[in-house]
Amino acid sequence: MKRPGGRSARVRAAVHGAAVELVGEVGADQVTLPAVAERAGVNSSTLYRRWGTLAALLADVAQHRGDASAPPLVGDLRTDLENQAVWTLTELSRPGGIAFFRAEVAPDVDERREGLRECLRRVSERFQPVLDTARERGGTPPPPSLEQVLDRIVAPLYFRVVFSIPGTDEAYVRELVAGLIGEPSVEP
Amino acid sequence: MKRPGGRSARVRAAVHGAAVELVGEVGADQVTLPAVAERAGVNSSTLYRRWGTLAALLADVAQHRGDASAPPLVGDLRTDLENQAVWTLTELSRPGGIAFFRAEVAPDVDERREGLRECLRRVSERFQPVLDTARERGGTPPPPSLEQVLDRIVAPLYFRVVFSIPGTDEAYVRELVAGLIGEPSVEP
DNA sequence: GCGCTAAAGCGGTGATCTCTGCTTTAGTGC
DNA sequence: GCACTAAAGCAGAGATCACCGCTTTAGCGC
Repeated sequence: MKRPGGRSARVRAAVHGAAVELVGEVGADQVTLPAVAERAGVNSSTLYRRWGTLAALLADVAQHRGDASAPPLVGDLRTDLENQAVWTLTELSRPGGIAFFRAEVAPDVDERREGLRECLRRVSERFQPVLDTARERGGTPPPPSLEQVLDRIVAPLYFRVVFSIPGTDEAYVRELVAGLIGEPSVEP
Repeated sequence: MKRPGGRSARVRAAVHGAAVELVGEVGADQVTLPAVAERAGVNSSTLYRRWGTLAALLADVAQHRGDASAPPLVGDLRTDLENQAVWTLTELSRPGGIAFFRAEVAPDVDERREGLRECLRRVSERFQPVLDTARERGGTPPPPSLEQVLDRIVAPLYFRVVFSIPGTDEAYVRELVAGLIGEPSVEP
């Protein structure tokens, strides 16, 4: 991208916004590049040249969604796990959240691994610092591994959001965390 | 379906086979009804009349995949959980397995709930009998709830297959089961 | 066998998507 | 400011898809 300023940035923002709107309104399956272009007030040839395919566009949007909105770390393992998990759940539950997840995960066969790695990497990067911080503090017992966090917290959240299982809320997130690192100790 | 015999059944089988092949070859996103029709040696108008949309066809295929191939119950909680989980993993890992899962889960907004319910129902029906049998036998401790099985076993499997996380194999399934109902007791 | 009709085949049509050469606009460096 | 050129707009061609009236085939009941 040799000229990222002014107009390109505006077009990019308009297209991203239009894509989010349309996916939320009619579903990712019904969205087409010309439709996004019209909504964004941009010529469709621009979309074909810059992104090429709908999958690439949605993956691009997904990668820049929710940037800089993640909650800060406070230094307590339980609190941080809960916060990050709740944020993950919130992002997934946003209109089109799952659609963008799918778009990023599923695109054309050749790029597929790339989108997968990227998506998993972003998830991991949200939880790894939490575990690192806890390990440095050296509390007992030692914090779980990243793999355990993915299996016990992230995977159930994704599964439950995908299948629209009721009761998947903040309280449930706390249950998942408690199931992994133990109930909060109410010391006498 | 008032006339399920001969020709209709042949067309159905040919179309299902062609759909599986194409999804495995080029991915569910690239498949179109005319393409399936050509591969199956069937006129495309037949597909439009019988299934209407690609999503409906793939969902139909997904529903009849792996029928009657599920492993039988032996009556032991651990063994049955492991067997069903391994079978689930195997089905998901088949070529296009995830694609069909996605097709069933993701179609048009209005029908989406239906596909979701159906998919979740089939998963549940595989594990519920295992838990029921164990509960009747009244072993100690009591078997986990279906919700726990979904969270602790099924969700991680789906998550790991979707993200192509290495090491997701039969041994790992046993670890998941052990993590849920405890390690196998090696009595003295 | 024989008729009945469900279901498949066969065009054809309009709509939409995808892509491309050329023109126009507007950032960027000097 | 001014020239340069990256990037967007425009318009149109070709391909494909989604769909539909009509014809033909072949299960199914008698």
